[in-house]
Amino acid sequence: MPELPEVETIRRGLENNVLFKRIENVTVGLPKIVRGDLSQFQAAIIGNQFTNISRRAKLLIFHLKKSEPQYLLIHLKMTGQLIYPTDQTLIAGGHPYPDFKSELPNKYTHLMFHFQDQSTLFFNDLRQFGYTQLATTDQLSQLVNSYGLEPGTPSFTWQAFKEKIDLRKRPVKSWLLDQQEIAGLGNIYADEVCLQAGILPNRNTGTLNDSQKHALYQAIKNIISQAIKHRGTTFRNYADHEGKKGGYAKFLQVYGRAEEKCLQCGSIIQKTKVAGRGTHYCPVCQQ
DNA sequence: CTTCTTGTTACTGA
DNA sequence: ATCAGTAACAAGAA
Repeated sequence: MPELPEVETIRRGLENNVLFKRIENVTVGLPKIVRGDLSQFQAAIIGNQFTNISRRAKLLIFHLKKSEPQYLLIHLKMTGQLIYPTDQTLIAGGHPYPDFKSELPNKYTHLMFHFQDQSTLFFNDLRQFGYTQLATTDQLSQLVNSYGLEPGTPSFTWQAFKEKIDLRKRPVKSWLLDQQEIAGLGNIYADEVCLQAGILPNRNTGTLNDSQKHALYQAIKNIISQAIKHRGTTFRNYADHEGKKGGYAKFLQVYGRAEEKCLQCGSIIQKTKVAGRGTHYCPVCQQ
């Protein structure tokens, strides 16, 4: 599922490919994937251009040349993909988009942006939870401000982290997954962060000492930067803008490894439910 | 057939 | 106010 590193990988890929191309047309195959008025959406997009792509948490922000609305937001939720084929032979050769048919468009393609140079950006979503939405400058700033600390930015300091975590008393994993606390972590990286920090996911944040809090802070920084470096994790159906899988899956230490041996101590990795999510942990390395 | 998968929001109840 | 739990969304894998 696309979490921060996967969304960032897509952002970087698209940034190098779709900016400043006139959008000749947009095809909406599944209207509910467009939030708000459909004809207003089409009117705002057709003839427009993307001038920049930014990201906040797992939300992609496409900056439009014509304003207002100035922005197009895209959230991929659990199974959304944004694919911009750059090498036709990749598709002709049946490149396996994870869990999907290799043809584009396919049955999961719900939105297409057709550019002036005949290229197309495909928005696929198996489970149809993803969405796109226009936003004005005011709406965007309101949304951006509602998110928590953004790992990988200069504002993600130990001091800011400590100030936030000190205010809360709740299970660590639940806190990590809360987008208003830390922006961008999802189920996979939350488990990985807890292992690297040596903290049990169901530990209450109120029981952690400063050293343990700092271990969490450092683990978030390490894991997010490593995962971005390896272009994200493909566990099921994540694919980047070219339809390629992420390379971080082979570095996962606990997620998806229930009943297997801990890579550090050899204990059996346990699986339970924390914050309503499947949660993996090492009973020895984590306390 | 059942259960599990998960990002986010809405809702309920403690 | 804070937070836990659950349902909802939807489709597929096991």
